[in-house]
Amino acid sequence: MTELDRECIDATDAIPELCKECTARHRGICGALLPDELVAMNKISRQKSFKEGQTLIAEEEEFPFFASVLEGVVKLSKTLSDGRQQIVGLQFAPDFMGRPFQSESHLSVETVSDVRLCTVPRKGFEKLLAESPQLQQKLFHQTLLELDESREWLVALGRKTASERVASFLYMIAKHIPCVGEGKNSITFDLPLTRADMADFLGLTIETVSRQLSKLKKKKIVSITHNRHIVIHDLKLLQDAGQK
Amino acid sequence: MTELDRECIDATDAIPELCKECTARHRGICGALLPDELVAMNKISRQKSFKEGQTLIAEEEEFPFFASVLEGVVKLSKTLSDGRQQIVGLQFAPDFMGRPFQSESHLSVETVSDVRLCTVPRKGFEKLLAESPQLQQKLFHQTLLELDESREWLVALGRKTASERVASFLYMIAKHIPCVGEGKNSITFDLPLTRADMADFLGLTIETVSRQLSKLKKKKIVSITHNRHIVIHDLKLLQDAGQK
DNA sequence: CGCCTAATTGAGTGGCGTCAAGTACGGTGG
DNA sequence: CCACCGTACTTGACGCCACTCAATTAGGCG
Repeated sequence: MTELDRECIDATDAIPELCKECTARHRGICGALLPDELVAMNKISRQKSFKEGQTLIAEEEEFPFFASVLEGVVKLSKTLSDGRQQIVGLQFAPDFMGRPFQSESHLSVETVSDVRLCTVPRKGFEKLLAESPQLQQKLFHQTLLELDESREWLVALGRKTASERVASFLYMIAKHIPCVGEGKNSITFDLPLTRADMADFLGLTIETVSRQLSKLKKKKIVSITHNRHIVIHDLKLLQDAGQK
Repeated sequence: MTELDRECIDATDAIPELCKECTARHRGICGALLPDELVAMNKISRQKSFKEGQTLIAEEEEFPFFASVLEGVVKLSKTLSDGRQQIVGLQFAPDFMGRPFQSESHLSVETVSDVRLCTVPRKGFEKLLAESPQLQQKLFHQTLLELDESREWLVALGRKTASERVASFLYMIAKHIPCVGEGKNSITFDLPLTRADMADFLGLTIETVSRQLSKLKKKKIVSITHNRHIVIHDLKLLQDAGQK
C-alpha cells in the first residue's frame, strides 16, 4: 500500500484511509504534512482509546509518545509536595500533546473524559519533526497559542474573582467543545470536567465553584441539569460576567 | 565588509564586530545563526536603549519589531477593562521578545528597569525566520521554556499562599539576574521591580508583598536595604519557603 | 533641608476556604 | 420494581488570609 501510494499522481489518493476522515488532519498537526510525510506519520501512528480518569503520563515520568487528541479532553496538571494541585492546561481535539526537546515530563497528563488519541512514538516523531520544517512551524504555532491561553489564565488566577473565573471558564469551554445545540446567543453542551477538576483549574475549592454556578443559575445566565449538562442562555452576558 | 566576510574561510572572522561580544549571540537567539545569517541579521538590527518605565508596545497595538534583551528587564502585562493588571511574563537578557504569526500584540510590553535591546524590524526578521530552520527551532525552543515558566506561575497564582509566592518570586529572580555577590548559599542582587510590579506579577497587593518581605526579613532568610538591594542568606531556605 | 514618591505598618472588613450536613443521581442486587 | 449504597454536588455556618483604607516612615533628588 505505501509503495503504491507514493507513486500515485493524484496526491489525495496518497492519503491513508485512516487519515482521510480525521479531524486532526484538517485543523490539527497533520494538516501541515505533505502527502508522503503523512504516509510516514500514518505508518508509525496508532489510534488508542482511554477511559475517563486515566493517567497517561505521571509528573517527572519519561513520556514515550506524542499524540493528537481526536476526541475528549485531557488535562495537564502540577502538584505541590503537600498535594495542592493546579491544572495548567486543557487539551481538546484536535490539539497536539507532547513536549519536544525534553524527554521527561514536568507535569502530569490525565484524561478528563473518555479520550481517543492518535499516538506517535517519540523517536519516530522527532525524526519527522527534524525533516519537516512545515511540521515544526505548525507545532511552533500551536505552542504560541498555548502560551497565549496560559497567559490568559494567569490574568484570571491573579486578578479575577471567583465568579469571574467560573464565568470565564464556562465561556472558554463553550468555545472549545463541540456543542450539542445552538440557538441565537444560546449554547448547549456537556461539561467535560467534574467540579473538582474545575476547582483545580480555577484555583478555587469545589464548594466555591458550586456556589458560583448557583449564582449564575439564579441570574438566569445558565441552566444546569444532571450536574454536567449546561445551557448558556446568553453567551454575551456570560462573557461580560467573566470580565474579558 | 559583508562581501568580504562571506568569502572568509575562517567563520569567526565573518562575525560582525558588534555581535562578537554580545551575550545574545552565545546564549540567545543569534546563537542559532550561521555566520552569513548572522551577518544578514546584523545588517538589519539596531541597538536601542530605553529608560525604566517606558512602554515599548501597548496592548492591542501593532508591534513593528522583534528584539533581543541585552540588558535590563522587560515586563509583559495584561489589563482588565476596570484597570486590574497582571504581569504575565518577565524577560531578562538574553531573552528574545516578539510574537511571530501575529501582527498585533495582545499584551503590553514595558521596561521595568533601564533596558538595552537589539531590535530587528518585523518584516526582515520574518524573512530570516522563513529561511533558517535553525533560527525557527531556537525560537520554538525558547517559546516552550516560556510556556513552562508560565505554567509554573499558574501553580503559584492558583495554589500558593502570599508568602510562598513572594519567596518563589525572589528565588526566580535570583536565578535570572546577574548577581552582584555570591557566597556559599548566599546571593546578593538588586531587585529590578518595584513593589507595585511585584504585586502585579504575584496577583497580590503592594501591602501584602511588603508584609511578606518583612516576614522573610524577620526569619533571617533575606536582608533588604534601600528597598531594592537584596541579600539572600540561604537560598535553600528561600526555595523551601516557596514550596517548589 | 524640604519635597515627592515608594514602602511599611496597623486596624478593620470581606471573600473565599474549611468543616459539616444534606441532597440528587446512577448503579447494583434483591 | 424498589431498597440500598456510593459518589458527586449543593448549601450553610464560621474562620482566616489577604484586601482596603489610612497613617507613618524611609529613601531619592533638587
